[in-house]
Amino acid sequence: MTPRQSPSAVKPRWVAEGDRYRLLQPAERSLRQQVASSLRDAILTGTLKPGERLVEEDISQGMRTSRGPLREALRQLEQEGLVMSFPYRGSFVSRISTLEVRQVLIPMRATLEGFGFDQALDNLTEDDVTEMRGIIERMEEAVRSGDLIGLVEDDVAFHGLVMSRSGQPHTTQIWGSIAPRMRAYFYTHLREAMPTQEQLVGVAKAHRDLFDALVARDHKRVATLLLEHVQDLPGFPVTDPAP
Amino acid sequence: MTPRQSPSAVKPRWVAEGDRYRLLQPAERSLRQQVASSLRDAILTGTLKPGERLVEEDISQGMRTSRGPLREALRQLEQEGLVMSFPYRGSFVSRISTLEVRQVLIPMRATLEGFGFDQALDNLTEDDVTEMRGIIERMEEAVRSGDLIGLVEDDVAFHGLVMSRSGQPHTTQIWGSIAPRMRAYFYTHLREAMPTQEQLVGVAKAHRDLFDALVARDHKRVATLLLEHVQDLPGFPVTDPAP
DNA sequence: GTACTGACGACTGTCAACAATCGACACTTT
DNA sequence: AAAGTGTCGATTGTTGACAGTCGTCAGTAC
Repeated sequence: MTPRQSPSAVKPRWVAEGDRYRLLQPAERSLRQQVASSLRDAILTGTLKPGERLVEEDISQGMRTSRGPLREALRQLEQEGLVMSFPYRGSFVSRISTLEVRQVLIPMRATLEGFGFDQALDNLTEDDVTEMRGIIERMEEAVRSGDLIGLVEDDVAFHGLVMSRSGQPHTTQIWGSIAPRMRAYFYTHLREAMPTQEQLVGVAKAHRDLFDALVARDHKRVATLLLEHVQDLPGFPVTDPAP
Repeated sequence: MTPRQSPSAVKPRWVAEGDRYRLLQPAERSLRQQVASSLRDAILTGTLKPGERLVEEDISQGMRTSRGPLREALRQLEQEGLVMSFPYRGSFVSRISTLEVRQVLIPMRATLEGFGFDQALDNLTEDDVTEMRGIIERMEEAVRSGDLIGLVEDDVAFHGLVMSRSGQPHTTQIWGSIAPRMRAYFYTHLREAMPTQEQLVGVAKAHRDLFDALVARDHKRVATLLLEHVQDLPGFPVTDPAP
C-alpha cells in the first residue's frame, strides 16, 4: 500500500514525517503565518539587525511569495514590536531598550502570567502535563550542554503552553505580543550575557518546581514561584549601558 | 489668488478647512489606516456586535476599497483585541470579560502609564500643555452635560497624548493595543453603567489635578495621582455578572 | 555656496482576478 | 439510522499589475 498522496501539491495540508503523515496545524497553514514566522526568526536570530530596512519585494521574493501575505505579516510583527512601519517609507527592524524591558515588559509579564497561570491551572489535561514534562526535560538538557538559545526557547515554550491553556483570549493574545520582545532582547544580548552555570541550573530548577506545583494544582504555590522567577534575568544586563 | 489645487483628486494630501488647507497627518494618509479607524469605530459604537462575522467583501465594498487594505486593517485590529481571525474561516468581533479587564488590563495600564507618564514629564512642550488643557476643558464640559461617551473619549485622548510623548516606542505601542480594549469594554457597558454625577465630577477633577502635576513637572505627585485614578471605573461593573 | 525646482528611480499602496478551503447538504454504504 | 463520501456555493488566501509617494540629485537662480 503506497502512502496516501498529499491533497495538494502546492500547499500540502499534510507533511511527511518518517513513514507517517502529520496534519499541519492551522498556525502553519496560511502563507501569511509562515512568512511571519520566518521573519520573526530572522529578526530574533539577528539575521536581520535592528534598524535594518525591510524591502517588501526582496523579502517576499526570498520567501517565494507575493507581497500581499508579506504585508499582512509585517502588520502582525509591527504589533509584536519587532518591526516599525512608516507610510510610504517602509518597515524597519526595531530596537528594545533595557529600560523598557525592566520597567514595562517584566512587570507586564508578571501580571499576565500571574492571572494566566491561575486560570490555566484547572484546565490542564494529561496531554498538557506530558508536553510540559517534555519541555522541562529538554530545558534541563540544554542547561547541561550550556545551550543558552535552547534554554530561552524552552522557557518561552513552557510559559506559552500554560498561557494558551488559560482560556483567556485577551490575556493569551497580549502575552503573545510581549514574549517576542523579550525573546528579541535576550537574543540581542546573548553575547554580553554571561550567566554562570549555577544560574542556569537555577533557572531549570525554578521551572521544575513550577511544573510540580502546576501538576499538584497548588494555586498559591504557583503564584509565589512565578513572582520569584519572572523578575530575574540571570546574567543579563539590568542597567542600561548608556546612562 | 485661487487656492492651490490638491495634487491628487483621488487621495488628497490636503483637505479644505474653512478658507485654509490642512496637511493630512501620516496617520490618516493610508487607506489601510482609514479602514482600521472606521472599523474600530463601528466595533466600539456597537454597530458591529461581539461575535458578529466580518465578511471581507461586504465591508471593503461598504468602504469603497478593495480587500487588500481591509485585510491589513483586520490584522491590526486583531492585535488590538477587537477582532479574532481563523484561517479560511473568517474574522469575528471579539468580546471582553470584566474578569480580564480587572485582572489584566487595569494592572497593565497602571504599569504602562506609571512608566510612560514619568518618561513623558520632561518631554512635554508648550504645545502639548496647550493641547492637554483643551482636552481637560472639553472633559469638564462633557461632565456638565452628562456626555458619557465624550468623557471616555477625552479620557483616552488625554492619556494617549501623554503616552505618545514618553519617547518609549514599545510602551506607547503596547498602550495603543490596551486602550481600544478598555474603550470597547466601556462602550459595551455604557448602558448598565450608572455613575453618579458626583463620580463624573470626580473623574474630571482627577484629570485636572493630574494635569496640574504634569505642568509642575512633579514626578512623585504624578505617580501618586495616577495610581489612585487608574484603578477605579466609576459606575462600571467590577464583578462579572455571571459567577 | 545656498536655496529652490523639477525630473528620476525605487519603493510602497491599491486593485481586481484567480486559486484554495470550508461548511453544508445530498447521497451512498453498512 | 450512523458513518462515510462527493459535490457545490460562499468566502478567504494569493497573485501580479498598476498607481501614488518619497528621497535624491542634477540643474538653476540668487
